Amino acid sequence: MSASAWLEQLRDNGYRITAARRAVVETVQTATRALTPIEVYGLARKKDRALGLVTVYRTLEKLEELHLIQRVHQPMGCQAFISAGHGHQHLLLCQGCGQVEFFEGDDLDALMRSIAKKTGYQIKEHWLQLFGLCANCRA
Amino acid sequence: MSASAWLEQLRDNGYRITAARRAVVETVQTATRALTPIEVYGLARKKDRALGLVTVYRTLEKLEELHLIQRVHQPMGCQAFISAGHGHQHLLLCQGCGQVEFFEGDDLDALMRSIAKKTGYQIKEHWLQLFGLCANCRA
DNA sequence: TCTTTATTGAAAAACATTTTCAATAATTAT
DNA sequence: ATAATTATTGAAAATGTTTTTCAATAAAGA
Repeated sequence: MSASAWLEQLRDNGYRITAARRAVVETVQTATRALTPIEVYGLARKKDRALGLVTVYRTLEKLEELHLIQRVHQPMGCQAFISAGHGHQHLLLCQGCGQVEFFEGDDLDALMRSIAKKTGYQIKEHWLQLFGLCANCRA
Repeated sequence: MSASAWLEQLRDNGYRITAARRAVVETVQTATRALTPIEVYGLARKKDRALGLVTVYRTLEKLEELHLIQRVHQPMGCQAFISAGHGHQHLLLCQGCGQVEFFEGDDLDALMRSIAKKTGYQIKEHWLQLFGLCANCRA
């Protein structure tokens, strides 16, 4: 999808097209790595000198709302902790009560190998988190 | 593992056992949901009134280093963005250059169903991120 | 018990994010 | 085209989080 398609999406959802939004959209749309708000600010200001950081935050908010961008989670990025499971385990979180459960996920090895083959990556780590409702919160 | 086993681990790694650490360890070790530093602070202060928030940060740091706790990622918790892929896709990140790739991972459906059955959870969402080295950065 | 040295909490500093607000610019109606 | 309406803007202030600094304290070893 092109930058102008993103701008159309914004307009179609009742948002106005401005120089600031153009600069942010052009920056984020073409990026091949995840960018933080401050990085977007730094890059987008090359296109619109007057751009403010606040506008970057606000524009990213709207782009996420329209599913044009998505969050990327950094290993050290989230500050919430739970006592660790034994060995390599994955997390299952209840969206109702916050309860955390662990489960084994060694079924993933085959997937890893296939991805490695397809993409040429050497895969070092993986992360899997599931979200849902525990038996209690479903009732 | 018990709170005293965690304290032993700390001592065995050259750290001292203090009232502050005891309070933090007892709080985190028994938690069944992910806690932020401020939440730990609030709870642990019931056990040690004099506890400071800084010490909570420092203790969590050590517990993570010893793999006694692990991070839990919250949906809105990380501030880094990439233009979204089409449909439901997963991320593969290069630890060398930061490059992001997407891949399909519908092979997960079977795993989801099996986890749902085992745990009694109704699974709503899932998240998979892989980390590794891209073909370029391997060379 | 004494000595050494890691650990502490408070305060300050550094950073990141959100809110407020008057000025401005994009769209809509005329 | 132009005027009227109203979303959007950037700056500043406010808020919140995390890190650093430092002198006082307390844990562990002699």
